[in-house]
Amino acid sequence: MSIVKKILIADDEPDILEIIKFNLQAEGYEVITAKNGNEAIDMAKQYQPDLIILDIMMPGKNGIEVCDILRMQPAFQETLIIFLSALSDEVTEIKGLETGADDYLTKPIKPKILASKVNALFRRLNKESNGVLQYGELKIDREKYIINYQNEDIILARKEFELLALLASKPGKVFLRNEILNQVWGTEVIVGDRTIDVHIRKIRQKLDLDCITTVKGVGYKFEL
Amino acid sequence: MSIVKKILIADDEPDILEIIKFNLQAEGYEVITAKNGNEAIDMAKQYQPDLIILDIMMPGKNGIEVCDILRMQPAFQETLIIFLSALSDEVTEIKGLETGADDYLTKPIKPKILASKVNALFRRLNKESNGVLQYGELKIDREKYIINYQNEDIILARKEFELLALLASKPGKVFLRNEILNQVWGTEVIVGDRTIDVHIRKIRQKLDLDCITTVKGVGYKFEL
DNA sequence: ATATGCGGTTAACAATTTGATAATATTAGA
DNA sequence: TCTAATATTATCAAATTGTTAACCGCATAT
Repeated sequence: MSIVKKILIADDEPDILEIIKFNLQAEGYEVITAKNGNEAIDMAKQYQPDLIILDIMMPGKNGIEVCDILRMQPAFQETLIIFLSALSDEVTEIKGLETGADDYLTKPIKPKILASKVNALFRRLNKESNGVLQYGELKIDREKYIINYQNEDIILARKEFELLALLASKPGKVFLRNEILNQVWGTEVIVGDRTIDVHIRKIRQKLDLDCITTVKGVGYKFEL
Repeated sequence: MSIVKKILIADDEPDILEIIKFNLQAEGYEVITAKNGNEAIDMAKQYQPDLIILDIMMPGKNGIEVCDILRMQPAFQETLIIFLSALSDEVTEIKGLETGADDYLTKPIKPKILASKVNALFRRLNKESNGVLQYGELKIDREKYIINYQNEDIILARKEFELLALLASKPGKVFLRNEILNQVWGTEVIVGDRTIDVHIRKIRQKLDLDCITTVKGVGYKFEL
């Protein structure tokens, strides 16, 4: 998932589209829009958004149909989906949620509240606890930039630290080299092939602890 | 997380407590209740619920205070929290969501909708932790790139892993050699006839488990 | 101003692993 | 039985990663 989250909004009312777009952009999201159901599906496939906001009533395919279609494809099984609806019909709302949506908002939309809900959903999805990670005798303090192992502080350089902190943020998960580059170096910077390896090497050396495993052809993972 | 999800409800109105409790139990959840903020904190610590539903206005500590206190503790950083409120005050709602709640519902509560929202939250939570396929004693963890059989980790090379993961994604389905080539090798790459066989062979060898069946003249399928 | 050290990157090469192939054996099914 | 399809095995080239040393830029100390 990209660092700047992409949101796709689909609604046939241009005014609503604009209001929502404006407010979400103000929150720092990248916003793309669609005017109807079919367009929404096309845009979704093209841009792979992190969140899709679907109006229920749209010409062509309605929101629930769009949700159904997208959810059937592996690429959109994890994508966040929020429904918007003019009708506060209980049955429709329940049906919407059971179709696989993550939330259901009734119009009139209050932009600030929508933004809060969007933030809440992304917060939950990232579940990045910004504090101290601790695994056994190893402590990683992401605020103070300090590693502590067996009660000894270990100094890592910034890139080394960020790399370790990233891997340790989800123990066991294999991070692809691409993911690592995006998260630690950013999408703009381009560095050579061996850069990651060299940093990994330094971490392994300084920590003198076998906690980073290579998964050849895939990436690296942290585990004790 | 336990298989039966535990939900803690905190509200000072006994009627509401009962209605919600009844409906969530009907959905198969285990429900515990608290009559005020302090009780909610105690119960949360004691029972470690998966979801906490907090009324905002309660005697003693109000819902937002409770949420704040719980969120400060590591044990409750991941716990789902929903606020209930009689006031549909926009400012309070935004504040509630930013305190770290996952949803905010205004009274009057519609029990069915609450249940749907609860289901949606748990559905989302499960999706996240699940890149894992499990069949009996065999686990295939796509995120960790690990096969686990009878509590032993088995390391497969990338192609082997992807091949097994593909077959196991639809147990019983026979995958044509062509399908396999397209999914695992991609449409560009062209490899010889025996390549798939050799990989299948290696998987069978490493797993020491008869889970891949040859369908002569057609393809391969996964089944236990 | 000059020297020193650190962080970050790269290049070059070594070490390792993977994946494809060829050659041969075996099997399932007509 | 006979044949096409698959299994098996060893081998080798290619891909990937590990390791080391060198380089550059920057900050800080001399």
